[in-house]
Amino acid sequence: MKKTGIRDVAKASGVSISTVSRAFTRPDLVSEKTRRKILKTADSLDFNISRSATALKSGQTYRVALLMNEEITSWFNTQVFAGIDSVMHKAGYDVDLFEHIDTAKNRSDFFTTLPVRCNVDAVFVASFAVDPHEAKRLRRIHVPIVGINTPTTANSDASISIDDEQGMYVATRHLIELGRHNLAYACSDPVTSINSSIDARTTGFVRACREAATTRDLDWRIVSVPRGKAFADSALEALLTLEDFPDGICCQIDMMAIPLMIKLAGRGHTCPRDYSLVGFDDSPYADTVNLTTMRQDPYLMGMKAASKALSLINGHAPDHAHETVTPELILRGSDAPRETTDAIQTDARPTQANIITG
Amino acid sequence: MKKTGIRDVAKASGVSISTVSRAFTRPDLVSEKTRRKILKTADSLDFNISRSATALKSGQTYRVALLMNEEITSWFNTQVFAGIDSVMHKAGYDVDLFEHIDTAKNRSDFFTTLPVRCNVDAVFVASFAVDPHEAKRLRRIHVPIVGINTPTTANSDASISIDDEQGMYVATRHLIELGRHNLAYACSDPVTSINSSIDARTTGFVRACREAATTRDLDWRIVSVPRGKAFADSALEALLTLEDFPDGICCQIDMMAIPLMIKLAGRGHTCPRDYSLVGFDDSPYADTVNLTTMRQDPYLMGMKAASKALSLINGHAPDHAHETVTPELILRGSDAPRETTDAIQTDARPTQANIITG
DNA sequence: TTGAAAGCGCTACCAG
DNA sequence: CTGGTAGCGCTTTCAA
Repeated sequence: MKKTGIRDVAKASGVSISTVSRAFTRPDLVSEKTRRKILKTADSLDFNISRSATALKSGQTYRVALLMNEEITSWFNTQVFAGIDSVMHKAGYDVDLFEHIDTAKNRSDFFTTLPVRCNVDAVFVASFAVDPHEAKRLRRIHVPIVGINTPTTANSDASISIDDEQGMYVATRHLIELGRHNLAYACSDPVTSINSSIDARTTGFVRACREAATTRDLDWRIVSVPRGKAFADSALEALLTLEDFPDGICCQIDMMAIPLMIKLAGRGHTCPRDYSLVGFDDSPYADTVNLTTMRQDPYLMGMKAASKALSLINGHAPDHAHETVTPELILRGSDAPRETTDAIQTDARPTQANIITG
Repeated sequence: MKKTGIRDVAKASGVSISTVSRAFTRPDLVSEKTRRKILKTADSLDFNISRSATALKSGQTYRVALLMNEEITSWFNTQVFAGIDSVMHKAGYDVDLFEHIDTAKNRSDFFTTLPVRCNVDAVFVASFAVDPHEAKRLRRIHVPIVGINTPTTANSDASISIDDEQGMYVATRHLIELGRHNLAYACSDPVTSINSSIDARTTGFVRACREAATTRDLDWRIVSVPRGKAFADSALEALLTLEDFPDGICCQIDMMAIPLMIKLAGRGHTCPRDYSLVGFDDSPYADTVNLTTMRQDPYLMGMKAASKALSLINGHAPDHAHETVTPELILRGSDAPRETTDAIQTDARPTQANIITG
């Protein structure tokens, strides 16, 4: 059984294929009556315009690539993807995912093979640096590059990035202003091959500490642990090993802060009673555990990146090609001034519920 | 500046376009030498085969659709998507996401518009029931349908589902065997328009309770709360409202269990001292909070669903068209026999870490 | 407002 | 092993 094609519809509605085509893509050029008949016939024949043919004819691919370090399943990457997809999908584009452009091998595979060339209308790069040589290679395929949290603005046509350095600076300042004077920064070892934007957070921490240390007593240290499933446990042990347990901890990401908060409590260090804790991301469960954190909105960043890409594809320069957003300090319950010793309050709200008893 | 096409490459390497084409797609049909020259030329010209043209020619679309209730950003949906994408992407397919096929409106928009018809080679349906009428409509477009956690097997050509009913039955039995006799099941109100597979878990809980209640004293109840951001808080309040606080709580999902565990502790109910708790999913932080839970692996389910789809697309029936997987009880620390009153132990492992002091 | 026809870039059949 | 060529389904210009 052959699939219905545009000419079947044309025949069945007694018009030419040009008219059928127009009925779908330029409704205004077809008389109301004809158009209605065509649409009805098409529907009953289960016909739809072929995207491949349209794409081929148009010279566009209606496809974009999203390059990510690590997996899509991390909170940040999922949000970015969902944000991009929400606008690109609506605009008629598919988004092709390329994960793990992080190891030297995958990276070189990708950039020498360049599977995307001639097959995408734009490429998004999330959370890592494209090196100039790679950028040039990408650029040669005449496709706009838009960066999301790329460490530099240099190798893309547009970008949107969170100010990681400043964000962690603010978080650290917050702890310092609370009177904390023995700080630790818990983070994962940087991936040397990738220059992830997240590493700028360390710089922010260090800057705040150095600055404060000039005018008052301040101890601080960086606790950097190997990546991997047990990274939070590693940090936990490392912190417990310190001769003086810190009275303030900044975490590179909430996924570090949350396990730390929970497990430190099990080891006798309760926050904010014994120390103040601040995270970064405002990712899932940050509110549940009442974590004070720097909020960023990667979904929105994805959407904005997609808009920029769309502009670029259509030949206009985007309004703000390179945009920086500032994360916001969300004050919850994991931080407290030096004196306070309150336990964390979980916020309880009124509720409605069905109770079914057996 | 015109884009390089297959004929530029043909000309530049002194062969015909057929040969160029074959060099890419049927390397074995081209002499080693010729092929190498072509590939080199193509590379230097930044040429690549056009997927749109290939698709058009082949009659396939090299695109599949993934229909989801709710957002892709939930843990389950992300995992499924990532699993599907990992195999489909490798096989040369794009996956198109259609989120929120859950409200009556979105649903009818989708199924009357059917934006996918003629434009995908397969459709995946995740976590909700396609009704027979919709299935027929989908089927008419001659595209295999593969279900993931669909409540029934009837409206798909292949499927892979977790046994939600049995899973929750096992979880509940576990609590009963521990000697718990006052059980609560915490869940979200079902979405009436959607018949999500997750609702079968309730049935499993009820079955275990009814069964046990015939031979011994057992109180049980279902605490069902409205969906939405505050669902765990609603459940919390509802539980605290009960005249006798339960000594065993089953949660529909870990995202219910985890906040409950944390917030109940803040309200004086510590698990497993005061009650036993079991979740469902083994999603992020379940291990961190030491939650006993039923594990499922949606990433793997996605991969398997994708393999089935690939078989179907290529005309072979998949090995097991309809597959059911059984979730696995992961014993951690949130459950205990009636007597025990130990506090939760977080597991601490040895570690290596760099300590950098400022 | 509609129709005829060229051609997007590729693949596959058929010849050589 | 290689080349010529028809045609996949659509859009678009040009004519009517």
